[in-house]
Amino acid sequence: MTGKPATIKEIAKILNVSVSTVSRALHKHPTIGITTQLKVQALAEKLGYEPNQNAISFQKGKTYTIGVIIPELSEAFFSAAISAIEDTAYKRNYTVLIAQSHDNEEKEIQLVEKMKNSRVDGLLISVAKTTSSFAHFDMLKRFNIPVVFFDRIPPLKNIHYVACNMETGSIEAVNYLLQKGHRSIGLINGPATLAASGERKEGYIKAMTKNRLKFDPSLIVSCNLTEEGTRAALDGLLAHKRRPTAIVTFNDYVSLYAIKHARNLGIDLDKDLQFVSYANLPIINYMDYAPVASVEQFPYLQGQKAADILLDLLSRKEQSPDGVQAYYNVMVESQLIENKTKNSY
Amino acid sequence: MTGKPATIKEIAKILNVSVSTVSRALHKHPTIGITTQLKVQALAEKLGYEPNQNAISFQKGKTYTIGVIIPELSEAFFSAAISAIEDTAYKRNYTVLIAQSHDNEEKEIQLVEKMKNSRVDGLLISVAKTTSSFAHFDMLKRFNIPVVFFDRIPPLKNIHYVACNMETGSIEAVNYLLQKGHRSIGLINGPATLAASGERKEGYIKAMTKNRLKFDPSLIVSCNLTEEGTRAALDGLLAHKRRPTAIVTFNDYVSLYAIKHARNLGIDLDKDLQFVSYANLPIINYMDYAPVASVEQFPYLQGQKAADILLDLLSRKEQSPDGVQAYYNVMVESQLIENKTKNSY
DNA sequence: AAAAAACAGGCAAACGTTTGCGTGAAAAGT
DNA sequence: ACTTTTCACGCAAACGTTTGCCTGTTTTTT
Repeated sequence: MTGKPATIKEIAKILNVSVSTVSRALHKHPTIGITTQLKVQALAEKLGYEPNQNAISFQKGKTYTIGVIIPELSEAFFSAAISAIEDTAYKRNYTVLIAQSHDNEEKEIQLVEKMKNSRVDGLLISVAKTTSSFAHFDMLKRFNIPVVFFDRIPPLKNIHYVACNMETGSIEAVNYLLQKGHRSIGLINGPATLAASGERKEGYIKAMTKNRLKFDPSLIVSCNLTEEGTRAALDGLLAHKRRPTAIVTFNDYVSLYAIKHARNLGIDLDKDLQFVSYANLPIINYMDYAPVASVEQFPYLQGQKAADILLDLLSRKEQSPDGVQAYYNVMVESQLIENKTKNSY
Repeated sequence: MTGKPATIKEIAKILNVSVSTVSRALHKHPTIGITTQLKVQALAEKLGYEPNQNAISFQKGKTYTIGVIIPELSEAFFSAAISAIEDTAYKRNYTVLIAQSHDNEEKEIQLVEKMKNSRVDGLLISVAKTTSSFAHFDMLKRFNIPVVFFDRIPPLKNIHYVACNMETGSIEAVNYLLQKGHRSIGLINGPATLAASGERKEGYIKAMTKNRLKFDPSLIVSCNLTEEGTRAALDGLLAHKRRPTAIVTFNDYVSLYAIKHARNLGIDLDKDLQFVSYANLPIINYMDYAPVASVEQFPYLQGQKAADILLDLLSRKEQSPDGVQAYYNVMVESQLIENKTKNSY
């Protein structure tokens, strides 16, 4: 009841037993007599004793903490992922240390270092866009700290990761539009430097060729994901000789920008131009003019799987501290979700 | 380069000096000769020595970690707040341990306990909706762990908190509508059990009476924040003898539900009915029919201030470990933001 | 040249807990 | 009644670091 937490030592002193006895009694170690066990437990209860997790971590060299480094906490995708990570960590009695890199490589490196020094048991990382060197990850490997990458995966081999397979969703997206009768389908993609752009493009091409359609590269335009950039991209497509009647966009926001612009141009979004995009943000369910469908990437699921893998790795490590046997490479399939809620309840 | 991190001991052994010398050398303690300092630092560098933060925490009884407990990580408001918290903690060299209560009191209690046991230096909490007992916070006080509450504040005195003053925003909201010529203004509020509902109602009433308008309690209806609830609430208001031409809603989502319903009823949202709401979610900037304005609560700012206060408390504590002098009660003023982006760039 | 001060560094305890090993005493076996 | 087990517990080291105090050497002071 004072100011300082009770310790095992105090209990030992009061009960005139050794600290080891107290420790074992609290762990219900069979070698401690039942009477002493009860005495110890009773006193511990009375004093409000709670083990100093910090001391235990230090002693065991294990913190029961996993670190999470992501680009941006406030992005819907990541906050959903983190929510999942925290949930699954909690279930397995782990705590979560978070930090955001703000897509800055240098900060990411610092954070990895810091996490290593605070002795997290393992790490979950979605790497920064700009990250181009990967020595900081090697270091973790050297110190035998398991890492699971998610969503943004560095181009390394022998790593664990869970990512989303954009191809399925992309193909679904294009197929969906083809089924609806569209024959000229544009793609407003993101910057070519982003891996995500590559995936979208590949899916698009694959879907076109699979359907034995002539694939026209000039129907693919890049944009910098800003509103102005989107407008320019859309203008480009609209001026195309085979003016597209449907457009796939890099993400929901691009679709929204494009839609706004299209409406200002007087285009009928029910008949003349339809959009399909990526992310499936809740927002599009509230809008009158929105992409007709969007590719869901299941951030919660991804976070969950990544955390599961990491925790699995950690428990394996406890049992056999030798090296890794195999690498987890999990792909969660993206999926096209139709935007049903247009003006209906 | 091996598997285990280098320690101060190893450096000491190699250099044939004592560990204390190494420790002091690395801290550039003046009592260590410059030559040894350099020797030590050089070797430390070479071995890739990094202090074991865990051991330091244990030794010092200080973890340089703050805990954050919030209801739901994936809610935009909270993820923005956490982002701010992490940013300011990072700047002051603190790390952040997070956990979500999912608005469950029991879990919240467990989390507080867990955070205490892992010896976080301080805690930032937004309490769960259901929390009705506050013994777990008292415990923190007994153990001299500073707590700063934010956004959701428990009804206790002698606590630190930062919250958002809804009144200013509410008054602004109503005034805004009055200025636009509306004379019958409805309020679709949240459940009466929520403190947030009370604040909105008070602001509404205050604004009405300040403008010498007869305040009609029947223009205030509650809803459970679901889409159906919102429809019912709106129907109620529309059937009112003094049918409102403007409505203030509990949050943006309620506005969106109401707007959707109103449009299905064929109401002209430019002329006959206008909405103002709370939250100012980015989403409303993308919509064709959206609240004309929304009360911003500045989650990032709130998180930032809360973290600042906590870190301040912690540094004070280092200097004078005696009790608290004063309690921080910070109110950030909410502010009505007009929704400008309707179909314009 | 003797005394005092400044310098450089070592010793050891402390933080709280876990755990391998050792050891008396009681119980069981013969 | 004597040896062997079993039982119940204590001892002490270890985890890595910090820090108050002590000690030996050098420099300064007078």
